[in-house]
Amino acid sequence: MESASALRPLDESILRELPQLSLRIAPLREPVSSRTLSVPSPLEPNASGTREPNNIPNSNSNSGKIPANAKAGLPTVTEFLNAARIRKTELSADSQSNVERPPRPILPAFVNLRALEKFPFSSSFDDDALQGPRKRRRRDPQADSFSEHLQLPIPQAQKEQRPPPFGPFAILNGLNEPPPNAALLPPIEAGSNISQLLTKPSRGGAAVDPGTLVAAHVAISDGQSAAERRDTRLEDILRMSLNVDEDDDPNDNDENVESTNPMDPDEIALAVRKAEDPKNTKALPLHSGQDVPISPKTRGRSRKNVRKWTEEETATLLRGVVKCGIGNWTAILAQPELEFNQRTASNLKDRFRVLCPWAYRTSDPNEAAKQLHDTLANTLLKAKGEGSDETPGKPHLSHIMPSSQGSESISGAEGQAPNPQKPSTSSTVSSTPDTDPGSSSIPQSQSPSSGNSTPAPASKSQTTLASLGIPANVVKSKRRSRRPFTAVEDEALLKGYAVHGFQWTLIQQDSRLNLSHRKATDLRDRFRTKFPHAYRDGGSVNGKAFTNPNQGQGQDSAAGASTPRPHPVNTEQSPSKAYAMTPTPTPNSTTASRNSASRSRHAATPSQSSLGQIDPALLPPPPQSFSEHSMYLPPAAAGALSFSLDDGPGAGAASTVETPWEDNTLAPMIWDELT
DNA sequence: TTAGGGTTAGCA
DNA sequence: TGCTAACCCTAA
Repeated sequence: MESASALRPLDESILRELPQLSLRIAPLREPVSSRTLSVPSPLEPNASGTREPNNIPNSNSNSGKIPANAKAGLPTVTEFLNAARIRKTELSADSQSNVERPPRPILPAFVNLRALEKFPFSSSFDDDALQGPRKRRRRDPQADSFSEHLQLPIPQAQKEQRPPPFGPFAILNGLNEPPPNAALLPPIEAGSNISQLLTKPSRGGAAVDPGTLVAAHVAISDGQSAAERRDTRLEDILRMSLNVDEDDDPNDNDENVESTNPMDPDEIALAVRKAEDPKNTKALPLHSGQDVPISPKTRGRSRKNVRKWTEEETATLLRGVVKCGIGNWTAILAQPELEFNQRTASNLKDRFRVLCPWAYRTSDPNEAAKQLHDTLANTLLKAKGEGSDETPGKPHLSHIMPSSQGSESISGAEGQAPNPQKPSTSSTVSSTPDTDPGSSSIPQSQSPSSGNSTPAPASKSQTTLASLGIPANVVKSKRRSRRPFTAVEDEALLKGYAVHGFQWTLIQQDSRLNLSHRKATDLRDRFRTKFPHAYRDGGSVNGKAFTNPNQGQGQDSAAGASTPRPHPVNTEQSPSKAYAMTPTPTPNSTTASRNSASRSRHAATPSQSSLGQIDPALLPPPPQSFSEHSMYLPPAAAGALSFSLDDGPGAGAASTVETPWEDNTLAPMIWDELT
């Protein structure tokens, strides 16, 4: 109430300043971060780019309704908008385009000002809305094209044209402020297919309802021209390589959902990448008939370019391993004294794997080191032997086999090796039987290339190795062994994400998730890999950008709410399949219940059934995998989509709508009034 | 503590 | 050899 009274005078005062301020105060009533500027309101499809006065009436009932409410509650906004536009128009004919720009003060369609103002407590929303202008939070110059004309408060964190966040963040924002991004969800027409809406547009763009996502994204782009540009780009790309996608099974949205916003350059890149993906090409007639080069890298390379590893080079590699340790391939490459035939780190790795497969098999570091030494000794001896036999070999050998000094240097270098190895790993090794550097008695059979072959007996003295320039403490990279994520882990990760958002450490530490054996970064990486789009759209996680003040609670609910509970789905990618996140409660009832409320508040709120077109707006664009899940839901069921975690009969839309706002810290959006 | 990006393991 | 994903490093 207070805020309402406070607002009016404020707005009026602002209006009085209009002449001087021009449009600077436009955002007064736009609590939403800059994200809103770049994203169309789902409720007002035409919102961002061309919110012409005459458009408003044309918009659907929702879009029209909101302004109406706003006007009723706080006419100043509308008046201001009109005044601003008028003035702007009067000022310059040129400026008209500017006037039409998104920066225009926009009250998110989903925001019911009246409701907000009625709300007893001051929220962050209010703070943003009221204090924002006061604080002159317009320091961020990133307002692109229109920034030069309009000085709008734009959060620093906002990246231009950032795709709508999905998952926790969408909701997260909603907890403390109105959905930051109206375009979190495209407008949903009555009877529209929610699954389609929730599903990211296919690369072909066909999957997207022009009236929804595409239009929305186009609108959100800061400039129509930019959008068109990207659109053109996309079309080009699609024409080149993606057109076939349309031939894909319509039901097979797994891939399609991956690329979402056709307007998003990232998505374009992704589309390109996908187009080049051998997997895709298999299914693409486009490529099927062609002779092949699938990957760009592959394209430029021919079989004739294959560079076989010579003994010399192999020995050099081993020296590098000795010096830098197994696994530090780039470090080996970086060694000036080790010359390779234009090898890459990957090449070294692969070669070494062939040479010393055991190095990757054994779990015993000591054993690995031992075998490595044996192999090294054999290899070096062999190389030397060959070198002595073959004229050309000798010179190399001298290079390969360091002198005693060389060995010292090696040892020293090793000591300085970037990867300090566990003492245990560096075991001293057995040595090759024979011994002298000069002796090339090692049978060919012992050649390192026979990686599987048993290393030379332990009897080989260490002195031999030393004489060969092989330090006793060859170490294996401290790099942890790879542990592929299991379906269980993935599921836990998703749940953790739903609960904690991008707070990987929290996820990792959440005992209920049993992910403690992974590092936070591991989880992050996994999520990033598994849900690249989601990760991208999720925005900067940890809330630095999206997190609201009361992060804990906010994020929790946000996460739960926003994360459309992945429904069991068949994802094209195996891991995704495994996710099969059933609409079951999270492992921990605590979390589930805790999130339940928030989820119902936000996620469920959107339930189309009760809230009609508006609600979907709160449904964040699901991550691709989620989208996939959603695809299996009947449009009508979409409302329940996200809220599957809400176990219980009422999990559905209706019940969720009724969910109390008790712990809602956000300026409440009174949906009843919106509908 | 996370984001971003580089490196490396492992598979095809 | 290419590619993907797990792992790692480092700036913020």
